[in-house]
Order: sequence, then structure tokens, then C-alpha cells
Amino acid sequence: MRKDEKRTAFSRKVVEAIRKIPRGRVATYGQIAALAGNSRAARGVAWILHSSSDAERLPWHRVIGSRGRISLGRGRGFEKQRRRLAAEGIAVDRAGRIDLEVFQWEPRGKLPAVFKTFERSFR
DNA sequence: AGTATGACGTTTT
DNA sequence: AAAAACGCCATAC
Repeated sequence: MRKDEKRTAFSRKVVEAIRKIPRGRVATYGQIAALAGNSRAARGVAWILHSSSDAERLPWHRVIGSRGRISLGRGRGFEKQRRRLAAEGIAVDRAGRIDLEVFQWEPRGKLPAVFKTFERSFR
């Protein structure tokens, strides 16, 4: 696998998008694909991560599945990803579940749902 | 140009 | 709730 990625526009945009994910937040594969211009290319995103996340020094651990779950299998990166997420204050249960309502990154500056409940309590 | 391979996603069992 | 069945896509070779 490992070669000279970043050649196609898609790959470049995927890398850009992943770099933008803030600490303490997560994004889904499909979300990244959409930001790169093709909402249906989630698998392509996965491929890029798999092949070049190390060389690009990407925050790969902040990318998870659409249902808020770590996609890596046990013994194949699951534990490592879980640790790295926890280190940023992201709650991950034993099954690898993460609450997207709380931790999903919103590129447009939209606040997570949990903040809305705070807003309401102040009215 | 055609086939195989995933860190995927959605719908249906 | 969990898994299978499909569908979809970028890359590698």
C-alpha cells in the first residue's frame, strides 16, 4: 500500500479535512468524504487512513464510524484509538461507542447538542 | 481495462 | 441488538 499518496484532489482534501478536526472532537468517515467533495466515498477515506495516516501524521484516531463506534477491530488498533481518544477527554465505552451528539465535530461552528440544553436552562 | 481490497454506510433480516 | 445483504468508492496491481 504505502506509496506516494496525496496525488488526487480527493486524497488531498481528505487529508486537509482530517487535519481540521479539533482536539476533543470526532468526525465520521462519511463526514470526511463529504467535506472532500464526495459524500459516498467513505470507503475511500478509510483506505487513505489505512495506507497513509502514519506518514502524514494525521489525527487518525478522531475518525470513527457513522454510528459513533470505533471501526478498528480488537488487537488491530482498537485499544490504541480508545486510549488516544480518552486522552483528549472523549468518552468511549468498553464497546467503543462514542456519543456523536456530544463529540461530533461541526465544521461550521455549530455547537454540540449538549450546549443547547445549557442555553435552554438559562432562559 | 478488469479485478480485488478495505479503519464505510444504509437497509433489511 | 446484531449481523447479513447490498451498494458505493478510491486505489493498487
